[in-house]
Amino acid sequence: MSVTMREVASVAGVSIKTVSNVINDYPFIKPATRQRVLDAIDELHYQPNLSARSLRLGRSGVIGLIIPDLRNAYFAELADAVMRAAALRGLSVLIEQVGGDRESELAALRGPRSRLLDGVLYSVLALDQDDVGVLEEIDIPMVLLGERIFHGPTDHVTMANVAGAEAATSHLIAAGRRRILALGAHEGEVIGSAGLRLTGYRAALEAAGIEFDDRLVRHAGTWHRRDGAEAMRILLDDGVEFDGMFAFNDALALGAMRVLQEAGFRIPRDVAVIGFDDIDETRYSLPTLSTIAPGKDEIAERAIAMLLERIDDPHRTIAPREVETAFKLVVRESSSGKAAPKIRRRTVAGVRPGAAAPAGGGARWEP
Amino acid sequence: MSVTMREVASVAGVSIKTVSNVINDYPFIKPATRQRVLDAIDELHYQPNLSARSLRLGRSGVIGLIIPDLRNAYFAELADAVMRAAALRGLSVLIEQVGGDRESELAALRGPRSRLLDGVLYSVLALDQDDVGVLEEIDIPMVLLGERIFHGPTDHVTMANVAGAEAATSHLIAAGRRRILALGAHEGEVIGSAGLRLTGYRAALEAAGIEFDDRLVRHAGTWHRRDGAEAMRILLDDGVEFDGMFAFNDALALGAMRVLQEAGFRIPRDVAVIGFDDIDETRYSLPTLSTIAPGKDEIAERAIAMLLERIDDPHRTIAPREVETAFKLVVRESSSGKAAPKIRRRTVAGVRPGAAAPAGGGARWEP
DNA sequence: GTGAAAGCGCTAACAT
DNA sequence: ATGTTAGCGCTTTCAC
Repeated sequence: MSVTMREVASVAGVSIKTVSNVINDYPFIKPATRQRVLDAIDELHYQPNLSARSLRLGRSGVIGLIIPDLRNAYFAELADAVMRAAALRGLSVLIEQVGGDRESELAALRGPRSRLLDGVLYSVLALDQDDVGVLEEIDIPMVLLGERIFHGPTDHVTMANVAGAEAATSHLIAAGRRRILALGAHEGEVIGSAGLRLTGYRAALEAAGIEFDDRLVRHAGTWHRRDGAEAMRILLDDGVEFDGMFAFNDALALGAMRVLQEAGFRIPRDVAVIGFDDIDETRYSLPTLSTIAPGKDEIAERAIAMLLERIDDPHRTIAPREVETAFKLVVRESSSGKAAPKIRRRTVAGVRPGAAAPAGGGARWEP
Repeated sequence: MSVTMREVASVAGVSIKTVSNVINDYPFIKPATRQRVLDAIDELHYQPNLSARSLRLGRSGVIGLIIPDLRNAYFAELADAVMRAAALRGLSVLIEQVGGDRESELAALRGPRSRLLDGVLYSVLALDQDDVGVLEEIDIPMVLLGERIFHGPTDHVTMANVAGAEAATSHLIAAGRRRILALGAHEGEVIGSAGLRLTGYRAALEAAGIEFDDRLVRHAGTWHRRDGAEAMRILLDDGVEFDGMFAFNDALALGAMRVLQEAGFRIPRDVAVIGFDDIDETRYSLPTLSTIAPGKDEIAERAIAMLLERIDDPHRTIAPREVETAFKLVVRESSSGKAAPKIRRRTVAGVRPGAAAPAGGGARWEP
């Protein structure tokens, strides 16, 4: 069935060791011998059996990436970045989708599958700080991603959530907005993307001397488009006034924008909007969406580099490291002075950063 | 370093074979013995070494998925569907991104990596019908996806491109459109998504007695949002009139719609639009995008099932099979009579399916 | 420079 | 119902 080194050796008239040497670029082989081996490999279409090699070496060249859901553009783009960074180092990536529930995440971590993997990049979503103990039991090289667990037993790469959220909110404030929604909060969460981004939001308000109004904080359990749309529908029913929106991710922003526009609001004239993640779609939505770019490539790059260091450190001597990658504020139409095409810009007179919200200047349903 | 069966056996006071039996659910073990083994496994955090098992069994439980690009929502959603279908059967999926160029696709197929995989799902993009010979040399169980290669040496799952494209075009015609763009064509391609969808487009025109106008066929090398946007910019510069658009995938449609709306066209009033793929975003764009849903879940399900049959057929006795999955026409705002929110609908009087295009009824830039 | 042989951790005959 | 053992295909000492 499958060609082995033994057959290659016999065809080339050498020993199995020589074949192995050729394959592994061992330098001291007579060119003629090497050529004979290469010819035999070609002739037989020989391909090394990676299971055998990996059994022998204790390395498979495969790392795992545990993420909640590929249909979520952020994770698809993250996976893409991870695979590119891995490919540069000759690694393959086995993706495990876990759908964001505890049981699946635990199963993925402990599952026998991981015994084929040299290491794991684990984008934590369901576990949290209290589960650090669970992670300690996992004795495979691992790097954590995301913002659910800090100071865990291993390396952690995260984006600058608080600072990014603060920048996003400040940007809206600088554009004269005062009643700014925070969309995507999670009840009672402190750590975690939602908690941290809310913290950044509050910090920006405080810095600008704007009073926090909890009616402007809207919850959304998951962060898909439909959740943003739904939250916005409820919000509009509530009749709360607002003139800006910081959505905790781009999908929420896009879903909410959709409902907002359906209801007759103009973006950015009536409501300035900014998201978080910088997914590709934000460049082509109508209007294009301002956002915080978390540096996915840098996250992937750093995470892979650190994971490799751990893999190369069999005695586990490396102490846990925390890395926070740089973010960029990306201003697009949804929040810029320049109004979206076909929508005439209305200058909001007399509004300066730090000034009180103009009475009645907020968003209203205009049927 | 890593715990082996031998250690478990010694702790449990049994032989290594018994441990293996327990792990593999061999039925005839004394409950007490089984429990002792399970306790030992727990205590030592034993996890079977999959490389060893896979070397022994000749099976790894891992299949490969070769796709061009995860950032492309269609492929991300396909990958998601494949991973779900695979998980149901206890398989893991190793994704290999190949970026759509020949060399990478060939490398991925021939690469030593594939010697770890039980089989491969290969979404063909760069190779074509002339490369069938190459595929014959690959002796790993394989199922082809996509529409670049038909009647290859192995199974093939494809969507109903021609029929789907014809349904999409007919739908626009039924809505009274006569000058319908075909966006995303590839120069001279006959087979391949672009070629097949163009064929369907032409068939629909012909069935409705509408003359084919090659100025309405617009090329786009790749099918990302930016390509749709760019093609539309060029098109608008050309001054060609049109009142409908069938984009060969959703991303092209969304990119083009964006430019169209920037230029002052109303969708669907001035231009009715339909895409292809039914990516999630089409449910939330403004307006929501009509499309052809190719049944990704069915594609994934069928492909995995066929791949497994091949894996279970070591003597390669299964003849190549061709499967075409069913599509669904999904009508949303971009092409329905009901105009997008806030845009008053203008009834196009006197237009019936099959009638000639009303003079001057086409799209124009309205500044 | 090349060959012979041991062994990575597991499963499956076969034996008991 | 459980133990013994060979061997999957590879790399790697250790000889020669």
